[in-house]
Amino acid sequence: MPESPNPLRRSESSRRAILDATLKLCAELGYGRLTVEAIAAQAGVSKKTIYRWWPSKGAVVLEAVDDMAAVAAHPNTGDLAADFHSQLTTVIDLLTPPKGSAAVGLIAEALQDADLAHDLRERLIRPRIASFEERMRQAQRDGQLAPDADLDVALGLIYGPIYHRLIFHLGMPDAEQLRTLIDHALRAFEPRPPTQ
Amino acid sequence: MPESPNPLRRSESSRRAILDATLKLCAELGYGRLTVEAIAAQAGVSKKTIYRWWPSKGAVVLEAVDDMAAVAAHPNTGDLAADFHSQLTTVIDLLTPPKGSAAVGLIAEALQDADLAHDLRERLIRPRIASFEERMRQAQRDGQLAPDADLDVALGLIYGPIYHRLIFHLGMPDAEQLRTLIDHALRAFEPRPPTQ
Amino acid sequence: MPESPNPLRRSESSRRAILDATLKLCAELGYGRLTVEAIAAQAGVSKKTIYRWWPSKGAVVLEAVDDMAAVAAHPNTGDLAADFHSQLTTVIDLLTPPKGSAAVGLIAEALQDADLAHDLRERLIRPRIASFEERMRQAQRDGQLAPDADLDVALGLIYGPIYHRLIFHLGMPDAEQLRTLIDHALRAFEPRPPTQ
Amino acid sequence: MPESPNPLRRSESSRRAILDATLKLCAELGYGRLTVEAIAAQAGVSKKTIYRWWPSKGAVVLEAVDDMAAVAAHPNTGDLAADFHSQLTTVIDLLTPPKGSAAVGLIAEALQDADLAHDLRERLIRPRIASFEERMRQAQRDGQLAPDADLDVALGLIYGPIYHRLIFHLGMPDAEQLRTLIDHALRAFEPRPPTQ
DNA sequence: AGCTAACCGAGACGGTACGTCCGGTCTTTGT
DNA sequence: ACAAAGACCGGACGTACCGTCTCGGTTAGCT
Repeated sequence: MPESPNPLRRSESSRRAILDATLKLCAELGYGRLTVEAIAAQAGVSKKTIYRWWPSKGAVVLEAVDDMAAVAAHPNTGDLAADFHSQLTTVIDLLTPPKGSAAVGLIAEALQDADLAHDLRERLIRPRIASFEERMRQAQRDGQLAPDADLDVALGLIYGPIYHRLIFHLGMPDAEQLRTLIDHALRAFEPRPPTQ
Repeated sequence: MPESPNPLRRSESSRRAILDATLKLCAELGYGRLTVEAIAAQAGVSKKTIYRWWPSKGAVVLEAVDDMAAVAAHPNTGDLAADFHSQLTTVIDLLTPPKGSAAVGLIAEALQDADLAHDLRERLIRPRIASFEERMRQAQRDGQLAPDADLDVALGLIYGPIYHRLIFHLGMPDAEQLRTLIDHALRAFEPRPPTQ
Repeated sequence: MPESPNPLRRSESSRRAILDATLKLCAELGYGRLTVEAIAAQAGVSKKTIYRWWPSKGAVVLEAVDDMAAVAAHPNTGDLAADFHSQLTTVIDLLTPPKGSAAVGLIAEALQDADLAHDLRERLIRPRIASFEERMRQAQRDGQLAPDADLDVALGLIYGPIYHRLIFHLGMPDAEQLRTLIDHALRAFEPRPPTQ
Repeated sequence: MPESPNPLRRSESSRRAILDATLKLCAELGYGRLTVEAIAAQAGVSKKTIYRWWPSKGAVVLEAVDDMAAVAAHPNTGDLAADFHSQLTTVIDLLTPPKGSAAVGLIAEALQDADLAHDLRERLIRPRIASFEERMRQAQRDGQLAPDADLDVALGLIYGPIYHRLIFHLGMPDAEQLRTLIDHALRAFEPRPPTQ
């Protein structure tokens, strides 16, 4: 997010007010009905100040969401399936209304806006993928996972089903279904005895 | 899609012109810059006529996409992995610009519009899921798949990774990566010798 | 005032509401604080509708003033000086607050906007000059004025002092001063006995 | 023009830069498109510095114009009509683009801003009226003018026509027309033999 | 000669209005 | 009688300036 004006002189209080107003209104109205005007009014800030620091509504929401959901590292209790279960439960919560309004709106917007998509990937997703991979490598060291498991593929198998259901409105899995999903996904990466 | 006016008196030529204009403009401008006004102008039709038969831009695009992409049954050559490879290649093409513009836009819009989401699922997705399940049951009969395989889970494992990559702009897999994805997904459903 | 959209389909009620709102707000706020937004809000009209038919705030005010002050022909009682006195009294009233707000604002704006200046001259001023000249020619026929009097010059001598005072805020003349002004101006055009 | 800050510490170089930038930009853009921001940028000065010393754009332009056009006394060659002709030629030049941009803009602004109007009258106009009256009294002493001529009326008759034409965009007089105007105006004040 | 108050540049800020775009509704007109 | 054409209200857009307000840094003039 390149900033032409001098970031040193930026008003932190305005920034906070904007991000807070954004999350509040997004929860109230939904991402689609959220407007830059409403954010400015709610935050007691001029529209110019928003446009000075962010290129679009999506960018503001991205920062607000990022700001809210600081990177929560994947838990590591030693039980890989249980750890994913709790991690995915958190993710599903973030994608479910009312809290999900911001994140889902962001995903929708990024599908249509390449710049926002770039920022979404680099600022929100990459760090979480890194956290995922770290946990997976730990599992490999623990012998719970094949040492040559392809982590890119694993990422898709574990998280993909959630987003597939989100996208086509097939309903989020309940705890039991989630367990089944994880079991199946991990099955593809079980350590195997050397095939003779 | 409830239609208040008498559908019998509907002008088929207007309908065709609208759907054709929609696809043309969507490819040219992208879904986001597509407007109802532009569709009306391009189709030589009054805006009123569009709003008479469709509730929103998304509904028009949905019908246009549905109209274009008739349900193609999953291929059945006897080689399950190869069949999915060709099927998924088609799906990826439909999600990749320029052709992907309409479908991806539709997905984005549906994330924010419950009515459109409903129609998208029921008109576009359900029949394709049915086709998927049919192919899977065939594979079960062929002994390539565990007879008790959970097809809902399988759907997520096979299609999920594609949409996960779409959503977070992680890049569509090439042919080789696609093969690896399918192999891993199917591995979870291999018929197993009865565990003693 | 060229109108691109089809004037036949124009809503007369909107036009009236806009012109009425313009005069009302201009009297209340003064021309300078009058805004297109406020006119639209007061008239219950979309800003687009204003911009569809007028190029600028000034053009709206011009039409409103023109609409209000239909051409009042110069009175003709037979007494030229008295007729001018009553005519100029009317003009001075139109240039004095609160009623004068619109006209003076218009004059100020036209000084900076060539297009508006053109319309102001052609639509408001020219017909009134014509009326002036008609009255003067009558006076010539009546022998109250030199038959070769230059009417352009007379126009400036009679009306100029008023606007000179307006422009430099020297105060409008009272009835007595006005009489003196007119007497002096007309003195330059008295019929003269052939100088021997 | 009340100045709260200490005028002794005022930076003369900033003042000069501001007035120079004002005249330059006013000629380039016209008074209407001139902005305080642009003046500040062009002068390499902070907006604050402008607002510290002047209450408005108009006040800056007034000072710039005043600064430029020092009061030139009415010429006195002995030929009253010729003297006015040369004086009015200068005035007309000051009211004609490009040079006229500042003065005309100032007049326009003052029509809407009472404070500016006050300053315009007192700083620019009054001294010039005084100069006019001085020349007129000289003419009275010379016997070219009725000794009881009303100089207020004379001022209006001589200068009014110019401003009347300016205001309604009737075109500035050429040299010949100007001569005619002056002749007619002065005719009202010719010394007359005592009417019997 | 050093201190300190002020003016200075820079420019971010809350605002207001701009003129445009498009959504969705309603009206007119011609066939 | 219908549907094209398109005017209409509404509301958000992103921009331009306004006039105010910190900031450090410099500078002038009084200790």
